[in-house]
Amino acid sequence: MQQFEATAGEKWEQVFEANPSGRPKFYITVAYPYPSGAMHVGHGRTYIVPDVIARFWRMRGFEVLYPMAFHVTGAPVIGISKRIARGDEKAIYLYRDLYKVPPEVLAQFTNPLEIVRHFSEEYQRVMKSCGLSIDWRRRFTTVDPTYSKFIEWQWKHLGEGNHVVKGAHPVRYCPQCENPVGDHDLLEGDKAEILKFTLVMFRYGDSLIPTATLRPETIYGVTNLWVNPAVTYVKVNVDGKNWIVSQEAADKILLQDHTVEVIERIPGTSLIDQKVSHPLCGEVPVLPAGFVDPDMASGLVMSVPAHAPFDYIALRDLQRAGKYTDIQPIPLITVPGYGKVPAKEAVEREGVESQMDSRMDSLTQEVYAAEFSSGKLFDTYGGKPVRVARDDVAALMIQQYGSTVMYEFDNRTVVCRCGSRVYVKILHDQWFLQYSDPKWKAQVSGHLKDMSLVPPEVRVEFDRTVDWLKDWACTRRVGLGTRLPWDPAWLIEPLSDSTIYMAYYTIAHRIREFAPETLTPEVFEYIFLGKESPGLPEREKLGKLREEFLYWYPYNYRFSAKDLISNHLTFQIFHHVAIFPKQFLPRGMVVFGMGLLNGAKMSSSKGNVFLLEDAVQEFGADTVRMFLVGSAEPWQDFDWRNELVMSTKKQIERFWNTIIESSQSDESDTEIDMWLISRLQHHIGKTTESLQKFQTRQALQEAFFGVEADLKWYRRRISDGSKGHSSLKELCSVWIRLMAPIIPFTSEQLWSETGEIGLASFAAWPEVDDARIYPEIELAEELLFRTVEDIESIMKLIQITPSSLTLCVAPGWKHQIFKTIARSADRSQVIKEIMKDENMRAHGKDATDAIRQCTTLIHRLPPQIVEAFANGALDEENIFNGAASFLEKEFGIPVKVIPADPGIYAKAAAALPFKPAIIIE
RNA sequence: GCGGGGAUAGCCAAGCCUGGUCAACGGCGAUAGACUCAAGAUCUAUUCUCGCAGGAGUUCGUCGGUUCAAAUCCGGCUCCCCGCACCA
Repeated sequence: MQQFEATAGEKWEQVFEANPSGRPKFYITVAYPYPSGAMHVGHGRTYIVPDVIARFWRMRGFEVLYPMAFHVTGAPVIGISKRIARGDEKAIYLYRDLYKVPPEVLAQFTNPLEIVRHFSEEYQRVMKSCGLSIDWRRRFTTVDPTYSKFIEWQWKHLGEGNHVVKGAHPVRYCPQCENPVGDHDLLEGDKAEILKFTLVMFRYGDSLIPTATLRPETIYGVTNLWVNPAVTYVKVNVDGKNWIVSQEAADKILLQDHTVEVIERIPGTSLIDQKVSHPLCGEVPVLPAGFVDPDMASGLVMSVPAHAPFDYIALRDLQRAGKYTDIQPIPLITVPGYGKVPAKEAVEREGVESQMDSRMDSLTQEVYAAEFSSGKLFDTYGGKPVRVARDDVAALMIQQYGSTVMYEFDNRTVVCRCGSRVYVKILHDQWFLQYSDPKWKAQVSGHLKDMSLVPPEVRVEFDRTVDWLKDWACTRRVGLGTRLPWDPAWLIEPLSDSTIYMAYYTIAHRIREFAPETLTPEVFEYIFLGKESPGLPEREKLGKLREEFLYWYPYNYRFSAKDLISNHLTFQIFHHVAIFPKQFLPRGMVVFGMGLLNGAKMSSSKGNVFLLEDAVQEFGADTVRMFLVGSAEPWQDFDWRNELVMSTKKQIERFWNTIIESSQSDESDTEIDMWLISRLQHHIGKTTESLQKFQTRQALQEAFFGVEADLKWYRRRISDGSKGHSSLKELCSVWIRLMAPIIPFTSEQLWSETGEIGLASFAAWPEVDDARIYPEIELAEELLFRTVEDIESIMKLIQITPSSLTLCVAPGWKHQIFKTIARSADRSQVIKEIMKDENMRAHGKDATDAIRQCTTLIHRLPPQIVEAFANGALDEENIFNGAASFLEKEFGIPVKVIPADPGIYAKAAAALPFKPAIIIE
């Protein structure tokens, strides 16, 4: 069956190119890929689900735009190419063995642009093989010169709107490479966080001793400083003042905005027992402690034994040796669940005896966390919660007491690929997108309210992200990208150059006709904002671009995986509101779940991936599509399992065979055909409704399994030897179209096989024909179906060989009771109501029994059936007589239908409406 | 820590918003039968327990509550997953 996928591919060449027309438009976009590796089936779903939606709306008569481009800005490919050049085994394995890059191509990967070039070609090829209905004329990459011009315009606009501001920014930095290092460039320590220490300045003679702390608010509880007697410290001149720090610290400070000059070496021992002072805690002594790490921040710490387990235990050790017995912990924070001195309590509870105990770190974590989340300073120190006081005190120290900030990793083993130690460096003149701006945030929140978000649950996540976003460092020194127009030393960071490119798609194919150097900001001001200015190049041609933009924008839906909510998806709303007027702002977003492979998370780095191309090769594109779209709703995580994919393949084969067989039927229709057509209307309605709500799984259930189940019953009902009636032809035509968005290759082929004109991809989507919904026929068929099920279950239980079947249908008065109950709103009153009727009273106990049984039955039947029953007439005897030959064929015994008469069969008394008494002899 | 999402039969998974269509859709796996020399594919049946008349009992993480009625609503508890950024 895969051979015709190539045929369909040819038919589709260029047909999905979308142009402004008189029809209504539907514009969807997907986050474009960063082509640094091969596509796996997880990527496949990201692009296939939107394709199903695109095909659906196209068939509904909309002009649908589904474009694609490639994001190649950023640093990862540079790291990859370096690693490949160096012969890094892991990288080579990934590209040569997992992604199956041919050796001659791999050899060129030493050039990063070759990597993205190779994989973007591969992406396009694989996307085509999946049948994605993309307008490929609009394809671009983010390093195209025209795209750079577009970015320059965008940033000029943002700059003028005061959305971009300058600041300093700490980064991981390799002194040997003289560059900031990203995650991809690290040998170890990729999870290390940059912590912000406050240096608390203690005065010591003519010098300052900066002690590093994450908890400046505890200054009020300082009893002493700790110095490691085994370490030799240095006296250095920092920005004109003398500091005493470790040698390691001196090196680090140098990278953090300070001038540093070493004056002399000072052995740790010479500091012991000296007095130092700070205005907020007075004079305190310097004590020795082995746990003080010269390679952590400044290399010296202040001691708050009441609240820091390390400090407490070090002091206790000294005091046990009889020293410094006059020093007492000074508590300053109350924490629920702890007494006066939390550090002491924690240490004693765990029975920790030594500062080298392995439990000390977790103990410290615990006390810190408790105090931060629920601690409060004593009233004498202001009474504020710790989380507030921390920032307040830090600010106070910086303003009044000469404190400064020092950045340091939380763990010390951060190593660059080059083998050199990585430090924290403060980058100057860093540019930030000011997402913290409350006015900007308010605009974004305001617009979010008007957006359609699918599934609705993600709305809270968006709201929270908008609330929480801080300024974003939006420029980089290294990588591929566009230079910042007013400060060309900087490159625009990759997430920041991908916020409004959906607007660029509208003109991508036409703007290529312009020389990049003619694309001034004024040109884009005109295209996107309609602002005329003198000297626009080729004004007439530009008008066409403006028309495209006006026709397509805003986009209707953007699709993306859910991990982009906290950055890209929210950023793009920020940028849209900053640049475009209200009528061009995004309309909606659909957020996707992640992919699993045999129950485990898909991950290229772990090798746990299934390449999309291999999947298409092995199973066929339609199978892959149907599986990815049908195994879970888009926003749910899906699990790729080969055995399930295999059964999907069989389903498609079944579909194919059914259509081919059925389209030959041409006997004239009977009542069962009316049933089939009537049922079909429901499937059309539900499939349409589901696809409108992006519920691809639900849509498939209706369009495929729903129709298939009906067909199964239909075949059972028609007489032996018949291939079916002419209604099947109609059903086939509808069925092919219902399935076309999901399995377009198969549908396209079947469409021409069955003699239909044109392409299935552009055929009209089936509409529900209300006039052909026949509730009575459906109800009658339902009655028959349920009765057959009952008969089967009885046959299974009884042991006799049946010789005849008798159906006893319930008398009219029971129908009357059933209807009365079904229609009544208050079912507790219904007994009285019915028994008012003299005719009913005449049945005595039978009537009350019937009422009880009918009530139970009504609760057990689907509400639609009860309603249909209540509102229509149902001649059960007639229905069963009509189906008698069917029943005889099914069970192979004579069938008789009679009114229920307990005089003949005792069981007949049990006959209820919709549930005839069944007598098997 | 903060925020979000979950827990359903051997496995995957629907249902939950809008309580009775629920012993609980669908699929995988398993078992039996038909077809076949055979295997595979396909089709049929069974797959919580009991039952020789369409039934009954016990189930939807756990404990409790509301209701004539709870997988579904409310509260407590236990456990699991994801995000917390300077980057695709």
